[in-house]
Amino acid sequence: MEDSNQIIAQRRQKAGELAKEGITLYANDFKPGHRIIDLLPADDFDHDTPLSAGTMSVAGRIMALRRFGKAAFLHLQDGTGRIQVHVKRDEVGDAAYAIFKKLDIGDIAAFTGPLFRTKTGEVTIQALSLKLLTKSLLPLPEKFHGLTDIETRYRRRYVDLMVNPEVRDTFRKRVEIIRLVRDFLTNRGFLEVETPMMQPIAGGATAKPFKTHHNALGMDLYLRIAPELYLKRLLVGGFERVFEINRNFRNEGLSTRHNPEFTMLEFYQAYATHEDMMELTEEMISWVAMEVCGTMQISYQGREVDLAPPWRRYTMDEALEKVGGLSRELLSDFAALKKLALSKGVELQPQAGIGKVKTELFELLVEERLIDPTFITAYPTEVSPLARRNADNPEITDRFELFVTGREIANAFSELNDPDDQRQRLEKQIAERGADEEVFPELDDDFLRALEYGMPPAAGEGIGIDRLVMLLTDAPSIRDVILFPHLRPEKK
RNA sequence: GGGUCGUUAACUCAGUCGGUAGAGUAUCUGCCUUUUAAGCAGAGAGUCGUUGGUUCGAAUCCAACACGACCCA
Repeated sequence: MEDSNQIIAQRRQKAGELAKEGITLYANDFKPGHRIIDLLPADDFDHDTPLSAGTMSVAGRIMALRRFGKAAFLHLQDGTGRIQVHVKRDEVGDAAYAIFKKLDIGDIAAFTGPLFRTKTGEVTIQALSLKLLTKSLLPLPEKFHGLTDIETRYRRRYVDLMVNPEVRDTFRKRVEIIRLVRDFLTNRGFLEVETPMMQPIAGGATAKPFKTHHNALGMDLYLRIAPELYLKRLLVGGFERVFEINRNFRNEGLSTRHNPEFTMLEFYQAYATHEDMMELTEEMISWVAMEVCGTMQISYQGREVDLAPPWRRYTMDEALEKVGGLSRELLSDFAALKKLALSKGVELQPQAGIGKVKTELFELLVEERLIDPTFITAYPTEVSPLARRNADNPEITDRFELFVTGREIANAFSELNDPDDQRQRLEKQIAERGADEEVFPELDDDFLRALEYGMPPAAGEGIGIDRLVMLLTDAPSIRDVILFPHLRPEKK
């Protein structure tokens, strides 16, 4: 379809003419001597700093072009920035100018020459020579509105990155955030490890897995829904502080907050409790925000969010009471709670207990109203199959979830390390699921065996990296922080 | 899975009551050696998402489908 387009035909024709004249369309024998950012003054409005003397050489993509017959201005963009180049026939010579006339917006080219300031003060390279490095055959989006069509931006992320600087910024920040998290944990003695992405049993969370098959072994495997059970095996093995930043895969619906593959940080610390994890989380996220955003008071989608610790802490009951507006009496009245949940349209399995009902009501009434960071603690044991029971009240666990801007960012708990309790709770969970599940949940016997060897008391936490990046880059959709979000195939 | 909205030139968008398609940018030609959404003059560029239906006639009305966005589960 695109081959028949006039603009593309013209570009191919120009490329053909250049090739016929002996110009290499895809040369790879030029090494730029300078990065564009290093040629520009630190402050755009500083018109007094002397410019570096001598001949500069840069390479990049032509993003804008204004021709005047025997001269032209263009903007060249490399990985560091954008600089104006002035090309004059009298300076580059007739032969080079003839080649230059066949260059287009989108071409990658090299220019060498000294710096000067135009009469409006813009630092500009006066080209003395130029070289085509890569001919571009497809036109770039319009200069003023750019590329805004969301579908095209995701499908052709390379064009999005080329023309939308704020998109480049977001993904640079993403890399920075991950690096900072890694540094933070490494500096506290955590060991970064890699555990299986393909697992014989998809454990460690409640989610539908992707299924795949190993031909040589003749066995089905699942893409992991969580690394949790493997990281805990490492605690058993004696690594007392471990973390992993890697992909999880969940075979469920897509939304502005869900991509089938997403990046998860999980970390585990021996001899720590969920209380320690709360402190660590406050420290880590507020520090990362400070490093990346320069402040702990950030704005997300028009709402002010204060990330400065300490953060609010509510038990689930407190949150239901203070934020959800439920009375204390109601919270201990299972029948009434259940009736309320059903009246709100919550679907409950027959075996759902009070803990499950409270959790459903929490998601419905409280979650989206937690804008500033809030730890919700004392999760019911019923919905926390891997968490340690509270010493004073076995119906709740030593667990918290962290909510910011109405979204779950982290989930952590003191780990259950009693192998018999763990076995019972997993068996119960499996018994309650099952029938309607596409993938029948299985008991991970090896994990339980590991616990029988003895896992040190520990706390662990998972943080959704994509959601953290969304928060710190003010991105409304998870697709804005994943370079190549999942889309259906493009129709021919 | 359900609902709502969208899909028109390479890009960003108009298109009235149903009468065979418009603008800006980009491209091409000419002029133009400090412009920056350069300017002036001219030109070319379209399977109106797809397939059916209604109609003398469909970008426009109807249906199904595809892809996307948002909301809900």
